[in-house]
Amino acid sequence: MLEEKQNRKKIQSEIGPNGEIKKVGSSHLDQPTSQIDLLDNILKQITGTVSIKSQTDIADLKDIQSIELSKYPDIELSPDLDKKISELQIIANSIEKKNVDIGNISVQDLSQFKVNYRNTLNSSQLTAVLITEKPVLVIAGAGSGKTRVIVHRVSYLIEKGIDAQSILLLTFTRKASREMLERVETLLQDKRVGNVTGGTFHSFAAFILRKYSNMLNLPPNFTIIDASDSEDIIDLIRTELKFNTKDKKFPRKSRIHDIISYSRNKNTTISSIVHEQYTGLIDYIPDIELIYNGYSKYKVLSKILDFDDLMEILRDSLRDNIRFRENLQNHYQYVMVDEFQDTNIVQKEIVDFISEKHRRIMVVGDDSQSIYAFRGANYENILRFPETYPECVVVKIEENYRSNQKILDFTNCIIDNAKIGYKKKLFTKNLRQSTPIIKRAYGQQEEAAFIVDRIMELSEQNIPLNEIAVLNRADWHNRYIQAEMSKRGIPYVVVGGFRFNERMHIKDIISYLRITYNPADAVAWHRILKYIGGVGQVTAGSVINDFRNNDDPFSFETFKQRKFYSELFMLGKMLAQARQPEYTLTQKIEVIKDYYSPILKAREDDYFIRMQDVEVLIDLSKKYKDLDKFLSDFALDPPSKRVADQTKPLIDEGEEEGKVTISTVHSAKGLEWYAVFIPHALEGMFPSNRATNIEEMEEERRLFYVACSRAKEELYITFPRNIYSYDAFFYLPSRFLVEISKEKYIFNKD
DNA sequence: CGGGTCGCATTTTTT
DNA sequence: ATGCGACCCG
Repeated sequence: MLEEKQNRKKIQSEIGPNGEIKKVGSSHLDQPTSQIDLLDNILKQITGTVSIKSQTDIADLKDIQSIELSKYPDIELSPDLDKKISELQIIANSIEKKNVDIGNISVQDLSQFKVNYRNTLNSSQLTAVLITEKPVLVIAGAGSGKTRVIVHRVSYLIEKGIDAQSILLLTFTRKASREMLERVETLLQDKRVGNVTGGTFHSFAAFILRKYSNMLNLPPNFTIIDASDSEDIIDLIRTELKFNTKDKKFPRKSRIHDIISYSRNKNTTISSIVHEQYTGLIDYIPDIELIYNGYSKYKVLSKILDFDDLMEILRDSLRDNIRFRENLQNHYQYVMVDEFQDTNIVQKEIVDFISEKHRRIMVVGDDSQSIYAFRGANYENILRFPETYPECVVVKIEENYRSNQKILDFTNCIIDNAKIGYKKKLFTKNLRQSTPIIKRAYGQQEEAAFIVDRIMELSEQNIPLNEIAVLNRADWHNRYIQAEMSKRGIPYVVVGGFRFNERMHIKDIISYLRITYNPADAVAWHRILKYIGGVGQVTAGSVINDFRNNDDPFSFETFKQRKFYSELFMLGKMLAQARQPEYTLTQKIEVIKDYYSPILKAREDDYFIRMQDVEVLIDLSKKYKDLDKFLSDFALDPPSKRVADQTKPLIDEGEEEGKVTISTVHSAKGLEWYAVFIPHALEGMFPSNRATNIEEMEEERRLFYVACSRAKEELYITFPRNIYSYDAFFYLPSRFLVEISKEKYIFNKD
């Protein structure tokens, strides 16, 4: 027993903290069988079932395809799901027949246009661009030039004489919309492009709700909170309701937030979400509902909106307020939605309400790339588009301009195994050859080493580093790779995961700023009042309560007798100063910085590095004139790049020149690279072991498809022989690899 | 009431 | 290995 424990420890220490590579000579699996027996015992302790013996035949497997699928965990398939899937399949098939004859479309003589649409677009792309007066559904396979379609369509509309102000372009990230509109501008060389409204659903909603706050009875100075702010409120309410006593099974704030948010995104009740997805928490439904109730009230009192409010309030207002609805309908007569497969029901309704009248709506998407179900996205929106708009035209664009044929053969194979969706067969005229490579490495270090070796080789072949990406299923999968890259001095940027605006000190500064804009913002108050000695959650609550009933929010007269009064007074003074309307945004932040830096210095030993982040924030703020715009942008579309390593302050966006991208697959959506590496292709990692039912597993498949289809010329999928985590042991190659016929790739063993 | 310490459960993806 | 929540002391 003792021996066992020691052994286990040895294995774990090899993994090392913070992904630092520890040189522990050899991996555990080259040990004699006795060790395997030992591991077997450990495994039984950890997982109860898995036997490492079965791994020994994996260890010398000749090819991946020879692994029997029966070795893989079973996937739940309920009759309900089965029914739903076949129903959707019928819809998908029926749409297949809806073909378009471009000859029937009446088009103005294209020769008088500046842009030569006929020559720059293939025929299906051209169709998608030219049909402007009725609903259009564009099914756009990966790399088929959907951005190109949108860009040309916007350009065509403007050239046709449509008022640019009546064009609304909703995209998935603001970066995408910015890039598209910039491309239109380059293409058309016309200033009117600047009048197009473009952005994400959330930023559009924030803009509209503020603009129409009067008509909609909203506080004009509402502030927007992010998910972690929401969790803080939930925590507060939970404590207030005394739900946090002892009960070990009571869900955590993040879980509660997930459930609430998910139910709102799916437009359904908390109860049904818990019954479907969190059956272990059924007993807590009333409690969660109570917390949600308190949470909603708290937000109203604080004049704050969370991400889901932005969507819900916009949708509800469009539904219930006729004047408002007509306003928007008449303003935005040409609506375009990108990545439609990742919209949720609420967003779909928003789009429908706006375009209900003129029905000049175009949506673009690819059901095979729907990867946001976890936040309520519903690929049915795209499948069912023709139900909502029976008169619509369906255009499929299938010629791929991104990847070479070998990669396409491979990715087509992944998606052929999918259970539902529009049929597509991507093809390309690019005949360059480079078969995807699947590499098994010994351990995680070796896997990382293989990847970095290849990256260096590519670099020697003059492939720029920014044409290379490593795409991970989960953010923490990149630890070894980051370590290896740092070790060899290869520059990289990390996208996704922990972000700039989630850094504690940045959130602090933003909180002060939020208060100057919306003094009722209690979440922000809570955050910063904590820094006053002797003030905790309770006192903070009473301070907030007090000034809510007070004319002068920053005087705190009531607390004159308390020990902490002088500090509170200083805070109030600072805020009053930062609030002065004649100060520019940057000046405001400077005032806050002067107040805040001693606090930070006292609290954190890496004070200096953190202060550099604050300087970055100041720099960022210089581009903004209005505080509200800055705050909204910051909450909704924060600088996405993460720090390369913790010792350096954040690098602003747009500086990824000459750097390898390390990203989550989700954040890689819509992007492409010359060479793409996908590590950790082990069953349980990718696909994630969280995927237990068929819908979740299908989403993993699409995610894998998205990852692989980012590659233009070279695709590498790697996995180590095995990985331990705190509760599981992973050793089977990803099932998605087993499903691919072996002539589509080259398999390299370690 | 606030602040510090200890033990236990925990690791998907993001606007 | 880490972070969150419970518990206890000043």
